[in-house]
Formats: sequence, C-alpha cells, structure tokens
Amino acid sequence: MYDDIALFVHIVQHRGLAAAAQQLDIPAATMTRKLQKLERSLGCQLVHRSARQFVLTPEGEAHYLAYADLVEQLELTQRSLRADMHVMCGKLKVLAPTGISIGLLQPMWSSFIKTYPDIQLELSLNNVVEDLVPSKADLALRVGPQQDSALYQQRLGTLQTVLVAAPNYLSNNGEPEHLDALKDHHLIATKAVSIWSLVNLHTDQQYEYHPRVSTLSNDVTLIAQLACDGIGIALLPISEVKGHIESKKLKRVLPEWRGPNRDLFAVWPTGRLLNAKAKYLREFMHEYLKAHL
Amino acid sequence: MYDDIALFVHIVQHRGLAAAAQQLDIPAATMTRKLQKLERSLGCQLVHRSARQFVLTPEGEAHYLAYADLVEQLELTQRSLRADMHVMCGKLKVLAPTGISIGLLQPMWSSFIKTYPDIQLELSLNNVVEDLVPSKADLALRVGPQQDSALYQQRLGTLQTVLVAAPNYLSNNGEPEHLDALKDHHLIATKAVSIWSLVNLHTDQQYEYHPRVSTLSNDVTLIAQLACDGIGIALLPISEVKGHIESKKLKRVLPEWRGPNRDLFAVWPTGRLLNAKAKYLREFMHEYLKAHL
DNA sequence: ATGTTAAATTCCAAATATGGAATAATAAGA
DNA sequence: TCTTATTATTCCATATTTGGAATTTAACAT
Repeated sequence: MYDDIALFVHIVQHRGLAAAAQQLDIPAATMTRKLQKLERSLGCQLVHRSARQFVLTPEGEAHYLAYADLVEQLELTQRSLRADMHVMCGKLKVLAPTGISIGLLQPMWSSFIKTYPDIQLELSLNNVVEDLVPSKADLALRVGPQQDSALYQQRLGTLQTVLVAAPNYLSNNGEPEHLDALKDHHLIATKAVSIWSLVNLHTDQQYEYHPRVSTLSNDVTLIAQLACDGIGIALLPISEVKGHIESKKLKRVLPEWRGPNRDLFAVWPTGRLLNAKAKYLREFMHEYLKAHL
Repeated sequence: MYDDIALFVHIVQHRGLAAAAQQLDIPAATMTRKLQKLERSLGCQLVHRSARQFVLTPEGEAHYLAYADLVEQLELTQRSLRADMHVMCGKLKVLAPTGISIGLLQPMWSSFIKTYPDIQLELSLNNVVEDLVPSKADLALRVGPQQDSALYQQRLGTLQTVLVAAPNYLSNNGEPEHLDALKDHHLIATKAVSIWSLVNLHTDQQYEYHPRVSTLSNDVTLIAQLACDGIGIALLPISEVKGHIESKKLKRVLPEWRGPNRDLFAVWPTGRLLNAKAKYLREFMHEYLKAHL
C-alpha cells in the first residue's frame, strides 16, 4: 500500500510511468500493474494516462499533495539509516578517559586509524565523564559499569590492578610485608576507587581495604609517573605499569595481592543507530583488548 | 518496504507479533515472514524474539524511533483521504449565487437536504464571487465558465434567458416589435452580461445587442421582482420567470428571440480531494438540472 | 525438574506478483 | 493523411507470497 503510494509519487514527479520505471529500475509492466492496483484499492482513478499524455485526475492531485512530502521524508530517513549502517568513511567521535588512552590504548588508536584511513576519528579525551548525547559522540569508552539506563554498553575487557612503587621509595620507606603495613605509607590512587578490594592470588582470600590515600588524580599516566618519582605506593592497571616494571622504574608491592578488577565498557546512547564505523571500532577495541590485556 | 516498516512499527507498539497480527487482522505467519524479510533487507536484526519475550535490538530501537512518527502521519493521511472519499455525513460547505439559489434552485436544496439528512449543509449564498480556498468551501456553484486554472469545473446545465416585462409596463410603454425598439425601453439585467447575444428561435439568426441597461443588480430574484413591478424589460433565466409568466405577472417580450445561454458550473479547488459529500451534491445538481431546466 | 501455554516459526498448496516480449494506443512529425 | 516514435498495457511462464495447520520454542507455574 505505502510502497505503491511511494511509487505513485515518483510517477507523478517523473511525469509518467516509463520515466519513473527507468529511474527506479523497475520494469514498466510492474509499474502499470502497481498503479492499477493502487487505483483499485483506493476506488478512484489517479491518472488519466495514454501513450503521449499524462494528466492527474483531481483525486490523483489530492493524493499526490497529501503524500509527496511524507514519501520524501520516508526516503530521507531510509537513506540516513542506511548510510549509518553501512558507510565506513566520515566522522566518528569517541569519548575516552585520558590516561588509559595515551598509555595502554595508544597503540590501539594508532592501529585503528591505520586500518580505517577513511574514518575521521575525533578522539575526545577527558578524565571527567562527559555526557554522550550533548557532546554528539558516537561512542564512549568508560571504566566501570554505567548506571544510565539510556545507554547501551558492552564489556570490552578487564583491567587488573596491582600495587607498585619506585625501588628507591621502597628502600627509603621500607617494603610492606602485610596489608596492614600499607597504612604507614603514602598511597596514590584514582579518585574513583574508595575501597580497595584486594585479592590474594594464592588463597583467593579477599580483603576490603579502606585506604587513607595521600595523593589522588583522575589520570592514570600521572599517577604512574608520581610513583616512578618515588612519591609512594600506587594502585594501577597492570598493563599501564608493565613497561615501568620491566625497566625497573617500578617494583610490585605485595605481589601476592592484586587490586580490584576494573571493567572497560563501550557505551552508546539508546535510540540512536550505532553506525557502522562505531560498530567496527567497538569490535576492534574488543579484539585488541582480548589480545593485549 | 515501507509497508513492512509500518508493520514493524505496529509490532513494536503492540509489543509482539501476535498482538499486532490480531489488531491488524493479518495472519501471524505473514507477520513473522514480513519481519524476517525486513530484517534481511536491512541487514540487521530488529527484535530479539522468543515465545515469551519481545525485546528490541539497538537497531530496532533506532529504526522505531526514526519511523514511528512518519508511519503515524502516513496512516493519518490515509484515514483523512479515505474519509473524504467515503463518508456521507458531516459538514459540507457550498458557495452559490443568491438569486438562483432562492429562486430556481430552492427545491433542489430542499431535496438534497432531505435525501442526505446526515450531511450538515452550509450554504453560503453570495452574489459576489467568493474565493473557494480561503472560505474553505468544498464546492461552489457558478454561472459562466471560470478562468481560474486552480479550479476544476464541471458543467451542470444551461440557463436559457428570455426577455420579460410586466403586462402593465408593456401596455404603458408599448410592446417592442423589433430588437431595435429595445433602445427606447428601460432594461434591467445582471451586471455580468454586457453584450446580449440574442438568437432567433426560428431563423437561428444571431444578434449582438449592446444594451443601455437602466437598472443593474447581481440578484436574479430582485430583477424578476422589479420586472413584475413594471420597472422595465428584464433579461432573465426562463426557469426563474416561468412561474411569473404562468401567473400572468410577467409576459415574454420578443418571444421569437431568446437571450444568451448561461452555463452553470460546479467548481472546486485543485489539489483537494472532492469529498464524497461534495461529489454526491455535484451529481445531484447535475441530475436535478437535467430534469428541471 | 517438569508440565503448561502463549507465542513465534515452518510447512505446503493455492493465490498472486514478476519480468521480458508482444501488443495496443496515440500524439507528433513528415 | 500516413507514418513514426513513444508510452502504456497485456500475455505467459516463472518466482514469490500467502494463509491455515502443524510444529517448535521458552518463560512461567507447579
């Protein structure tokens, strides 16, 4: 019914069945039959047509005026949704936390940009959680599950955290042997984690530690650098500090304990089509984190 | 395609295939297949569905939001056009010239109102031609063809005009024997006719007479009454003066000549569906005038 | 765990739609 | 007036769609 009406609108716009048929790549025979069917179902003739003449009836004119704009909007909507679903070029705006993006994930961004050179990636890094909708971002990378029910989310991977400190800090202040000993140390952490759920790797024993954190930052990279500078003991993602440990700039503290796991999520608004580009990025991040965490 | 989308919108609104199928009176099997076809053609799943569960996918949600309003508007438009085409009750506004309507056509209006008691006829009588579109009238009755190309028109019948005068006027002023004698008389006519094309009934001889009209009115009834009062000789539709002639209040002048024919037209705006009511009225008028002129 | 039940899906014969070729119709040009 | 060219329509074999019945599915209650 509506398809036939859309067809009729095109017939009118092209002033004839043949032209519309050619334009829409539909056989002329089908065109005729569909128009006949529409006229039959409406109970009135829409077009006075003969080989060389194409004149709308009053009813045809009324129907055209009533439907033309709607059909156009329908087609616009269709095109826009199609493009979102299939086009792999153009802009893609992504929100992500700063620290993790310039540290752990920096190679991932490079790789994505190289893999999809036609996508203009706009990476908005911010340690403050920015609202997706007003910022018109397609996708956000977030640490920890989101409460907002107006958001879809998909878990991409898990960051395991460990306690680290600079070797010279440990030699100056003593290396803690027990969890309780942490209270005598300068602790550095992100604001977000107020309770450290520490898990013993051997016994799976869990320990809820309420740290008296001496230094706070929302930037993981900064915290790592402070730790390297011998400021204190830091709770950091293992992937963030791996390099520092290998180069002996940091040393693990209480290595039989690991800190709380922090899930990484891809997050996007409900009611908006996650476009092809964002979908690919999401999968790309998922694969990357599966391989690199 | 658009039909399937409309179906999908209904499925969402009814939260399930079965409910929508029942509501729309479409077999459930068809429902399933159409939704599957739509999903295939879009290249993405729209609904996670199982026997007892109905959840939109993110894509489904996006498509629903994008199309729901459009589909609703489409259905509104459809309903409105359908009603115009089929409903035989409600308001019907008609414009018509005053004189002819309260004279010749008065029985026609009565008859129409009796025949279609559910139609609320609003008869706007006016001797000044009123624009159809701003007055929101469905149909207008006009004398003489209309120039406006934004109007459709259909000829309903022809008014034949004749010359008449009151017997006492003729006895006082003499009865003209030739056309030339008219110049010595007091002539009454409607403004519209500046040249009287008089035709001889016997010889078909045509005579273009430029009358020096002494009294003008745009109301046929008034002219007839003036003629009855012995004011002068009037050019009037034969149907208008038939009764007066029979009751001897008027007498034909130069009876071997008849005046110009004046066509009656039903007129309505292009691009608007002439609704069922107006269509019936048009046919009604056509039949009536065929029988009574 | 198990049965119940409403909902979605698949099956299959009948109905309908499709597309290319042939045909008919007709306004414009010779 | 007679072609000619263009457009709409009809024909017919093939492909698709339809609707009711049978089947499967999975959430809920027991």
